[in-house]
Amino acid sequence: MKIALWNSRTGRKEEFEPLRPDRVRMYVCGPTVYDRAHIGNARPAVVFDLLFKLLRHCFGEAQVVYVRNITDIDDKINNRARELADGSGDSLRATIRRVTDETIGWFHEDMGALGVMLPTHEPRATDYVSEMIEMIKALIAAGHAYVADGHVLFDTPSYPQYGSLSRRSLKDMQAGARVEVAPYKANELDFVLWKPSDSTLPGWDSPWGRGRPGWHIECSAMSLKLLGESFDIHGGGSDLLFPHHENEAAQSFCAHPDASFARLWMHNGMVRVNGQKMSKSLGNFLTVSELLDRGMAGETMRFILLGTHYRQQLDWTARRVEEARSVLGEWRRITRDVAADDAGCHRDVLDMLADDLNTPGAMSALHRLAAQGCSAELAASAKFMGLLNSALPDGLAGRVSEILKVRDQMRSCRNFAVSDTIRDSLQDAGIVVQDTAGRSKCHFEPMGRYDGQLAKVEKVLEELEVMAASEARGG
RNA sequence: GGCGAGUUGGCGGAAUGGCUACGCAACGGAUUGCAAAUCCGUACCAUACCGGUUCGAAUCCGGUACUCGCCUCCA
Repeated sequence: MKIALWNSRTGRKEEFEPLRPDRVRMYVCGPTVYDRAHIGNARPAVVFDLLFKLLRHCFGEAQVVYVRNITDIDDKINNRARELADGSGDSLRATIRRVTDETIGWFHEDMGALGVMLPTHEPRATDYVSEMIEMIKALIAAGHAYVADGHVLFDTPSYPQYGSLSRRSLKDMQAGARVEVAPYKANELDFVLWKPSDSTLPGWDSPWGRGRPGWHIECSAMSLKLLGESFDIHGGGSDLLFPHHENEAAQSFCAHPDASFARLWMHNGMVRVNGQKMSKSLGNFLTVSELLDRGMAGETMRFILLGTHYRQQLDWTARRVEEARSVLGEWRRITRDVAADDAGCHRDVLDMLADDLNTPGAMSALHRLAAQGCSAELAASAKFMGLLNSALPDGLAGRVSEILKVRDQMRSCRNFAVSDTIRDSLQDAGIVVQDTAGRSKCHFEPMGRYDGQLAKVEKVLEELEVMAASEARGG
């Protein structure tokens, strides 16, 4: 099956063909770990997770290498750790490690709730500092970088193609520059490869003194080590195109002039809230964790994120949440009696995904399967897209069926007051009961965290037992 | 100011020249102990605007308006 992907480097949709037929290599910029991931951070994770799944399907699971890095060297992390370290008595170094480890744990938890698989490799920048130093040395030796005032800077004029990835000219960028240029820069667009650390900040020994790497070189070094000089796909949010990806590409091309670095660049659009980009600095963000706490299922978020084409901006609204919930509830009802593994992903869904991840089109195909009553295909295809996957607490299904048995008895002796109460209580626990001709059926509504669901169900069961006991005594 | 993306019914959102998908929401009826689901029906009579090419345009070309993103840390 052929996959077409939009290449933001060329501005065209291109047929995807890996550089090596036996190996598909993809690098995506991952989180900077200092805080909870918001729904905007989740978008690339979900989008490229779906691409990962599609590539694995097309090229074989073992052939696809997906690297999503973890940026754990960053001044935002240092600042956050400093706030926490003050007064705690811990060293800054220990606090940084604690913050980054904890945030990585949160990230995995939240992405897991969204049905995001772990990538093949998840390198931490702190484990690749020596590779970064090597690359910086090579760039200096090749005349693409210079040392100034304890910093090492990339010399943008030494790379005439600078700007070609984001397709903008140096002149335009200079005209629009809004930021004060550091005095040690020879040219205003030059960017930091290495910067000095004072004794309080984390630092590594280098030929230029104790310091830490700039953000852009982290990705260049990690992709080089894990994927090689040339690889197939580089992804990330559209806000990273400039300067992050432009700089990354410049460094890597200059360090390895004979290689192609990333052939295909993919950028997802931004998530907006009330017409504004969701971002930490604007403070208008919704974290995945917070939404889970409020009872929103991870798959509901995933559904919304995939409901708009990845290159488009996406508006996060209450209305879309309602729609997602309603559709997923419906699909759960339709697929409640089928095993998803019986069928593969439907061809129509795959065709849509293979066309530059046309997820809205794929959703339509899912709706068509639902309308045609192809429940097994719907279950399998939805599962392929990472939907209808939520695991239920152990023992829940058994207890629910016990309750429904009692409820059916109540209904058959027309004790509707009790049977309606049971239905309401179950609904409250995320279990939707529907009465068909003979007996009732139920499906599980997607919920945020399932904590407490089992407890609620057990409470219903308990109340029924108490009631039965008192009736037995009374009778 | 530069660069880029976009504007399709109440909402979301496909479709790159051939009767404008699909979903959500709404309304009426059947059905139901009540709900839900299902079935039947209704309505919203949608391609930002102006011009061009064409037998035929949401789609191609030119222009206008508006929205958003990037140019600064950002997914």
